[in-house]
Amino acid sequence: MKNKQELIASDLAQKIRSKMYSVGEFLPSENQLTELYGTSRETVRNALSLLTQLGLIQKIKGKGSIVLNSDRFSLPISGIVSFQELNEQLGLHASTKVISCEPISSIPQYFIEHGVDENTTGTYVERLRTIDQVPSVIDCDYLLPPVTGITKEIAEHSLYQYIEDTLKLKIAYANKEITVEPATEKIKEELQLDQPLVVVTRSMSFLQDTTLFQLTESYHRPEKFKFTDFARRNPIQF
Amino acid sequence: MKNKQELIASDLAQKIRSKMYSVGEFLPSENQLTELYGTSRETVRNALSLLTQLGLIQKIKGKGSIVLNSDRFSLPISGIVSFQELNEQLGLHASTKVISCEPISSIPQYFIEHGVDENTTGTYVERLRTIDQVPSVIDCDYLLPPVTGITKEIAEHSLYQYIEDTLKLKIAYANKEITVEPATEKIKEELQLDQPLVVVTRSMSFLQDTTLFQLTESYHRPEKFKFTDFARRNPIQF
DNA sequence: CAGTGGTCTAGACCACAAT
DNA sequence: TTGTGGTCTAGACCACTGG
Repeated sequence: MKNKQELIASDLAQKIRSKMYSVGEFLPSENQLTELYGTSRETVRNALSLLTQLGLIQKIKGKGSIVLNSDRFSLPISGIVSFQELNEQLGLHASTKVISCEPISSIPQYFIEHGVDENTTGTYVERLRTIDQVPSVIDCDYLLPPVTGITKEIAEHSLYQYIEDTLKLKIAYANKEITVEPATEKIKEELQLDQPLVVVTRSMSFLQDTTLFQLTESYHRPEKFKFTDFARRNPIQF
Repeated sequence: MKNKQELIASDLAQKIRSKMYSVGEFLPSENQLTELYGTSRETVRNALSLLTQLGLIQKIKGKGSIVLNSDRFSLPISGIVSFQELNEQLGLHASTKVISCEPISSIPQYFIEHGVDENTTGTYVERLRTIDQVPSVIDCDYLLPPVTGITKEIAEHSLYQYIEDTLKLKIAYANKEITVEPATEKIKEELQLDQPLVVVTRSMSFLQDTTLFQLTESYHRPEKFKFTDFARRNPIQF
């Protein structure tokens, strides 16, 4: 967090969160913000663009930038956000139990079908997330080099913090998929399911240089699963 | 589709789709694109920014803009895209049967809990989507003014095309939620389900002036449900 | 009409990658 | 060192909103 546009965006986001700017109100105009922050209009516009992508504001031509009703502060799970980050943001009564933390022996068929080399090496981390005393999610992560040096302690805390703060790697983007599938016996047991279906999310995450660094397979107890998303209509079609 | 940045973005997107620029290759540099399109660098950068948000490219400092592996062309369902648009893009063997097209009598509790007036008026449209002869999705839409004049014919074809092309309204953004719930008897029957769970997606869609114009509740046959998403890590935290 | 955001330009300097 | 994208500036004109 160092350049001007991110500083401005963070400052505005904080002021929105703290209700200094409330839902339905307009932010100061771009010209006013330009003076407030002592910068150029384009820089202010870049900052507002970040807030727009996050779904915090909507810009209306001829009027201004209006603060949107973000239930998103209370129940977000879209974007690339780690379980630990969500946990902190939402104040969940959640705990993490590390079940495995060992070298990868093999990777799931799904990822092979999506172009990942079946002999990929790295670290396998399996964790059980318990929310309000209910076993709710099993996260199976395959961390690939350059993500190395993972210990059980790191896996208990936050992989993303380790990757970004300690390894100084820049997480950029991910492809995700959500399906509903019959649970295996192992999953049924670990989640103590009383019916046959489980929600499965699979994702492939990449660094800014497009290096694949993480494969994730998560199994969610259906009645505990909720995915929320903010999406914008894209102006370009193909 | 009229301003320069969208023209450039569309042109590049088309060239990526047609493999003129292949996955893993770099686009021409920003300076080259500036000359190619006879415009300024900032305009080119705005165009590339659109492609970046779509997940078509990744920009790497010091190197260039690389074309990403977009399975997204083959199985996209994120963003705000209508069933009809998906159908056309993917060439699905899908059909739509309009079950209802009438004034709204009441709206689901979920939307009331999310701040929608329970006495809202408008048009209720219920449609059954059949894919490969299997009844797969029930879409229940509540269209609010200024979206009026909906007929069964429009509902059979494309609501979004009607809203954007005929009514000239600008669709901006939506909040979506995905959960898994016990199916009601009515849903079980209409989707011919042989087990008790159904995937439910609920969304509230807005115009550029932040007017709420559409509520949607969709029920998906679990084994036919697949949600795919491209997400970027956001630089700002709160 | 004045004020807003949307688009576009022409430049500048920086950090980074490759040679 | 050269070329790349990242950041930032100062200005211009447009389209839209409101009084």
